[in-house]
Amino acid sequence: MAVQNSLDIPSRDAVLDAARSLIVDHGYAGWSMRELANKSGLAKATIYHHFTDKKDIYLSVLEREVVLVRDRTIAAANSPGNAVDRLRAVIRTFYDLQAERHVVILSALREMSGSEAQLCSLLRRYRNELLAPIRQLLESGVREKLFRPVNDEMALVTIFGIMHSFVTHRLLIGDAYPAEDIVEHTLQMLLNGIGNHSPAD
Amino acid sequence: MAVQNSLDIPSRDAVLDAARSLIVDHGYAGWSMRELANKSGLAKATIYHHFTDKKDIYLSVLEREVVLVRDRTIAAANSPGNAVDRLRAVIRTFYDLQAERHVVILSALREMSGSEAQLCSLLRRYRNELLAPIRQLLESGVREKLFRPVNDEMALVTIFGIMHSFVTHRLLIGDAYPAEDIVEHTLQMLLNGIGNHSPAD
Amino acid sequence: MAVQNSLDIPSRDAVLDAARSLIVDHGYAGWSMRELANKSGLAKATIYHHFTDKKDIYLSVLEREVVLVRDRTIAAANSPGNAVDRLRAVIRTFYDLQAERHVVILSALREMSGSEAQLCSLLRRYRNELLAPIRQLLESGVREKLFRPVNDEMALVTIFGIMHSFVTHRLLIGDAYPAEDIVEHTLQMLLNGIGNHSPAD
Amino acid sequence: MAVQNSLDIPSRDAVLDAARSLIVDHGYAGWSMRELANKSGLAKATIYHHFTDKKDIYLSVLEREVVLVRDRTIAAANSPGNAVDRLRAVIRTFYDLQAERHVVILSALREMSGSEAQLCSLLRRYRNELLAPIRQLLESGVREKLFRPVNDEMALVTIFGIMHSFVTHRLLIGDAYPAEDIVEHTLQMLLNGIGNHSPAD
DNA sequence: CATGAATGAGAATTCATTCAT
DNA sequence: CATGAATGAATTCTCATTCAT
Repeated sequence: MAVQNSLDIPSRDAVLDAARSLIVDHGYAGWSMRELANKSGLAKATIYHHFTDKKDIYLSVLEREVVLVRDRTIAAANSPGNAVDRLRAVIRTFYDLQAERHVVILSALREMSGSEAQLCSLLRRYRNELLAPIRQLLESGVREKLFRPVNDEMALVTIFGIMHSFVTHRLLIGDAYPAEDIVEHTLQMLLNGIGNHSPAD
Repeated sequence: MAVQNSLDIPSRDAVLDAARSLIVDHGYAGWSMRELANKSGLAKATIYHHFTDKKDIYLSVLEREVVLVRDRTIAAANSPGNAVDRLRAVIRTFYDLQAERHVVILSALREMSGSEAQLCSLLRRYRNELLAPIRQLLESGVREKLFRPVNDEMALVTIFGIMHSFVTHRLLIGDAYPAEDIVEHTLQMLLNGIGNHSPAD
Repeated sequence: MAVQNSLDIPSRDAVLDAARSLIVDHGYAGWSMRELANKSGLAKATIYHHFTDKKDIYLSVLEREVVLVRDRTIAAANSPGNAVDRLRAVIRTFYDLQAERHVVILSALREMSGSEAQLCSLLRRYRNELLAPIRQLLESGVREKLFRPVNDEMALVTIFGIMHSFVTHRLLIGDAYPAEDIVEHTLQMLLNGIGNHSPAD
Repeated sequence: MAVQNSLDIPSRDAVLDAARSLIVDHGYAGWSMRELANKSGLAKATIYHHFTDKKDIYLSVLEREVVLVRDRTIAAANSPGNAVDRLRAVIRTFYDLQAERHVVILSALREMSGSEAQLCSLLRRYRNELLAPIRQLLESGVREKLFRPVNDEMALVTIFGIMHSFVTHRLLIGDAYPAEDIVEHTLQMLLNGIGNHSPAD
């Protein structure tokens, strides 16, 4: 039963890892502290040494996710290349994060139905922290004349929506297409939409 | 005492109505049969007279939603006007459905973690039944030279993603914009994307 | 590491004691976990800390009984005296066990209708573990010319049947006769039957 | 005595047949009115037209059994042949009844733990009604010098015990021996016991 | 006679959480 | 830090029974 301890508060992280996996699969209410104890390898009582209650665990998992998604998105938005290249990198990052089943945040929105102030503020922070780098990306794209000048909030919603939808679609359909193709398709949809922009005839 | 409506099974529908509202707010695991009994006005035992178990209720709610969304989408896709008008009608329909009734199907995907065959097949059916009218809409739009010829599956994913995202955004932000504006914005994003289509200079 | 000492868990034993008493009075289905909690002095949830479910409790009770009956039967079968004396001791032991503790195993047979593999194997083990000492007793009785050579399996069935019947009879009639008389009567029936063995005239 | 029932009420008999089968398999508490409704082909509410409650059904089943066992035992005890032949016929009857899984009465004894007056009086009646023909059989056997003069109550207990035990043994072991052999063995044990009756040496 | 609908009480089991060690 | 033991409240679901039709 000897668990190999790594560095850095290993028990706490083991709990968060196990909890993330449970939240990904079952949301907030769909898993129990017993399952978390089994999955994390710790006793239930031990978990309460590291977290005050179940909600604390939930929010801690989301918190970690926010930081991760934000950091990787910022990195992608600042990668080399022109605005389209960087947008592609952002989409790829987002797709990969979802594919690794990391991102849980958006689906958390419905579950606590607005009544949970902490969750709401976390989600708002998430949105704002992601808005900044993407806004910069959009602005520089406009300067490079690659993007039209659009309301950046609306654009963000669009980007997220398309990206999220392609990932959800993948969950339902499976890996029918390679990641590169999906990323490229997402990018094209995002850039051109479905309208016919050729000179009217 | 409620007047018994002899045409349908009023109790069954009362349960489904109450359950839909609970599922919208809390997903699958986040509500109890006790709450459902209170909300529906029936005794717990009576609910089990009409449904075999909680999962049966859940799937029955989703089933009803599928039918509703499909029918209203088909109606919108067949409304008068050109392809852009009809696309706008579809978006408006979808937006209204979400706003009024909080269509719940897509968020169901994650919750039961793919292990539930019945849920998966329901979702697949939902997708397929919606794909048909929208595919027709896209095809006629291409014939009318309003849309580019695009892969209809990808376009569907895009449309759903954008629509869904704007609705989710509304949940987070509130009714900052009137429905017409959001619908119009969704439509524009969908038609034109964010790219700059003006002649390069 | 917790020390696994089954004698050292008082709560577990309290549950088993209470459960035995309930099983004696009501069989398997005729008592509830609430009653068991009341009788054992523990909370329902605590019982589930020690046993996985109701069936686990049931089988654990039977298991303990098997061990007890086996050990006391072996002791009686090895008591001093000739084979008849030892047979009398076995009968007395069995009678006392039933009178004191209402041994429950045989009546368990019907209740789970053969569909319960664990119960069946437990009952088979019970039979086999008791068969051994009684077979030895019978064999030594034959050597002492006190018993006829009989099929030991049939004899065991006979012995058990008579003993069990006298005890059941006692439940119905009450303590009309002292234990010694019943034991002696059982013994005589077992030795001589009801046939007339005197020289025919 | 109102003799209104018992003939040609098919629903009532369907319930009793289904109930007997459930009682044989699960005792009193181990089956539900829902199962009984399914098994009998009637709706739950309909069952309550024929019986006042579950206990009424239970006692009615036992009542029918008492009559059946009594009648067939009396017939066997009055069959042609000498006392040993008739005893053999009684044993065979009892064995066959058990093998057909008809007899439920003895196992009912423990289940209601003496607190049920109606059940107790039923069981007492059962005993008494069976005691009479067997007592006559024993007395005639003594007159024929085939049986020793023994206390008939004790003999009855012995007979029942041995018979019951062989049947229980069959449930546990299966049909290892043909019925004739078991009946003969039971008879021999009952007549001669296991003692050595040859002239002492 | 027969039944679908209904229900309060109670079944087994699990919940998140606490606490002594 | 860690955990086995413990628990009140809640979970899903079933019980025997009633009643209007």
